[in-house]
Amino acid sequence: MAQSDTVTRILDTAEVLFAERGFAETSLRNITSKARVNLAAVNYHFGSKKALIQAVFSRYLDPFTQRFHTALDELEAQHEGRVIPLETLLETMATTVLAVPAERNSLKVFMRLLGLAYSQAQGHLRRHIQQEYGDVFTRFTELVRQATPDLPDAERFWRLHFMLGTVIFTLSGLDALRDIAEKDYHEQVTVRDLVRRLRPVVVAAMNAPLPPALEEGKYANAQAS
Amino acid sequence: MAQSDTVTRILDTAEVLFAERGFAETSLRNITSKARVNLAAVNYHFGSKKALIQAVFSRYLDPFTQRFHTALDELEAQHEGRVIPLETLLETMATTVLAVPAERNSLKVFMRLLGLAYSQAQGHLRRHIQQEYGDVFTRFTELVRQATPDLPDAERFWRLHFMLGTVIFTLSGLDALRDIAEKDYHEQVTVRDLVRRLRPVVVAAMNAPLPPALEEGKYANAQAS
Amino acid sequence: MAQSDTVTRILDTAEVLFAERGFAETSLRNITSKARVNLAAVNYHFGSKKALIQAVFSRYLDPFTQRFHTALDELEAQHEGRVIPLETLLETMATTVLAVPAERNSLKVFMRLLGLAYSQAQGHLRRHIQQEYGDVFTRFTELVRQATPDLPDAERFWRLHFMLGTVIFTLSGLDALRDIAEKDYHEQVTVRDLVRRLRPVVVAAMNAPLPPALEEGKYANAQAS
Amino acid sequence: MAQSDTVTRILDTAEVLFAERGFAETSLRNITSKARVNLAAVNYHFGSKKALIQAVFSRYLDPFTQRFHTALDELEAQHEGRVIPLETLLETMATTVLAVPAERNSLKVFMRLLGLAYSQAQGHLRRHIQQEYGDVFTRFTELVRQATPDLPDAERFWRLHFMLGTVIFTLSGLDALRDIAEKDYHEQVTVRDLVRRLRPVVVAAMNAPLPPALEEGKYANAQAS
DNA sequence: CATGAATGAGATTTCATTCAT
DNA sequence: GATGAATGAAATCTCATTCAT
Repeated sequence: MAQSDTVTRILDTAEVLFAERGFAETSLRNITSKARVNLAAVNYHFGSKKALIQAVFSRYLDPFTQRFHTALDELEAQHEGRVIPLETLLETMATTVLAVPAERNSLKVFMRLLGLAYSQAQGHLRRHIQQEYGDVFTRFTELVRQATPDLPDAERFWRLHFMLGTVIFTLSGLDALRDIAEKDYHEQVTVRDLVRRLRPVVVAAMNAPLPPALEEGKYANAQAS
Repeated sequence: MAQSDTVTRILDTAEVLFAERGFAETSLRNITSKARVNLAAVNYHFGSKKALIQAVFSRYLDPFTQRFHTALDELEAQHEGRVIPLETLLETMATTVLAVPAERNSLKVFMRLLGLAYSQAQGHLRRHIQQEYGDVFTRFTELVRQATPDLPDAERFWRLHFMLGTVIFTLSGLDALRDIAEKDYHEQVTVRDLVRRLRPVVVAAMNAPLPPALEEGKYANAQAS
Repeated sequence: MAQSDTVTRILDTAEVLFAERGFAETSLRNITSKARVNLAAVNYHFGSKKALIQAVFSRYLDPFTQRFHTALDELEAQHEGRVIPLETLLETMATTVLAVPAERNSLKVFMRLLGLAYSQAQGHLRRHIQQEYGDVFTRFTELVRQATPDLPDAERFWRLHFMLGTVIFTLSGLDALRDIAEKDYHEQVTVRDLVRRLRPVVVAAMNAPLPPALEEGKYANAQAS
Repeated sequence: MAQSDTVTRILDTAEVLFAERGFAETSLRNITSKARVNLAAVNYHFGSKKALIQAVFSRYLDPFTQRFHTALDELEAQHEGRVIPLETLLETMATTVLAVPAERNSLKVFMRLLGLAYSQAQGHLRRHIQQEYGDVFTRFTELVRQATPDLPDAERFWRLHFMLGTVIFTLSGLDALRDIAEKDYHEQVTVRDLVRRLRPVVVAAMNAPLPPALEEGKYANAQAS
């Protein structure tokens, strides 16, 4: 009880502050004082600030990974070896991402954290994530490959990352963008709203015509539709 | 000359370090020692670390803004009041973005900085950019509006940011992605390559079918195609 | 059993770490984690870090004191009131010192600890040793006095400490010196080797001619031979 | 002036506190508060605690090394290629050691520091000293070799270290020993006193008969007199 | 008998900034 | 116009010890 309480309070506070200000701008003092916990507790329970950062991510990514694997298992079972359509795959991923933090009403925090993981200079974090959670991403990528057999491998790689950028950038900067949108268009934007808007865009982007081929390494307008 | 030299050396060093590690993780000591400049020089010449950060951005954004205005002037002159096609607008923006840091071979740095501006907790920076460079973005947005008359305003707003995310995320994380791409697909990826790949994706995304309306009909302007 | 086990493991680990790094540089965490024992166990079993340090010494000094008293008893019995020669006394001490840690193959550790006791700022330790083990040293000193009747008391005092320094310094720094000796002279040096080398040196030092008296005749008992 | 003042105050305070309590037991806070200097000043001027420790040593060892080289130059000039007697060499060393801290009346501190350098776990310090000041010791050793041609090399090595132990142990523990000596023998012991007492002891030790050879004749160079 | 949790104190180090020159 | 010195604040982390169970 006592332990769980302290550890949980630290994690809850840390994820919010990290999401708000980033890792470097959030001191252990900020976290522990807001969590009303002894300053040394972070080091006692987690060992270091780096380990705390990783723990914050694991609390989201562990259940996500598990659910996503399960969801993909089900999909594969349903399709009995047939190719799973791209839209189904994207839908499944979106659903799983949304499901994880649903109970804690903290999708925004999760997305901010993901964005930070990419943009902030935390090599240890990127390594940790790649190492712990790379498998499920590889599995997903392979299914996408089967769903888009006409796309050259390199093109698919880049388009997936284009879309990753779209999603992470949008969702992690959600607050600022939402403010503007509300001011200018009088919209109350929810995350589900955004997902609804994202779906056709992502599908269209993945299915866009191929770019003109390169001409002997340089650029020509020959097109390989 | 001597002063200009010091200032330039500081800016050159700062932009590289900021791009590599972010703002908080880069200390003035890092900058001044790498630039072989006195520690107090930053505060002497720029007043504060915040002002230095803004100066780094201004060095890119001032010429960009100027060129972009000029380019849009020319476009409008050419089309004599007729609507400028979306692809022309995007092409012009891409060209201008690429032109600015061309001489310094530092597009990657520029993009990293833009990414940081969005993702890091530097309120002062976001305010500074909005205030100084909001005009040209507003002008561009208006031209895009004319080029996509069927797109609801809110939808256009979000799709522009989706694409902004794609571009910034991709170009700012260029090095890491490039490494993977080269390893997996034996491609030598150049920035121009990426732009070539981005063009059809962005166009397709902007022209994607509208999302289905929300059930409750809450938002009048979200209309099915 | 369980308790004895824990206590022994702590002592075994502590003496090694203390000898390697000194007292202040060895934390209770170091000790308990290496001994795979609960962090609180040291305070539980010994009360404090200081008490642990003293316990480490007692484990060596208690049996040493006992054996040395016994050995001196035997010597006195053999000599039936006659003076015991200096070399016999030294030999007996050396034998006893070597005997104590023999079973644990840790003479080096013992000597390092003795050296630390003198050189590190552990007032409590020096007081503890003096108080607990001063008697046997006093007894030995008195026998040495009888064996060297021509030596002024002060001179004897200093020379005994000179030799104490020789022995402790050499044996406590044994590892480093042994490395050098092996590298430069291709010798495999054992402790018994060193004792063999020490014997004639110590005897010669104790029997060295007296130093010249101070000019002012300050000290009557310091007389040239 | 200002700089020299702060740096000097730090060094003066640090050497006293280090000598009294050892390195680990002396915190930078102790030093800076006693020196009435800002806490950050140590890191500003020296970079780290380790560097401060080394600086404290250098302040003694640099002039010592210089003077000792000069003194040996003079000795060699006087003897015009002839062997310099052992006692002259020892006398010269003693004189030089005494001369260095004379002006600062801090021989005791110097000796304590030397003792600490050997006994405390400061690998960096031992490396620093060996690297910076090894040369002069090598030169001295070579002269001692010429002065004691009958001594096997290994024997000379060990005897030199025996004597080093004597000197360092005695002089570094001077305070405690002096207290006892004064109490028991009503002597006012000065450092020069001790040197006077040490001289015949060291000479006798160096000239002691060789130890008996090892039974197995393992070491050819350990030869009975 | 033993331990996991917790804590207050204090360690070293780094920071952006200021100031006298 | 520029800089070396200095500094107050705050960073992370480690420490020996205590306490409830």
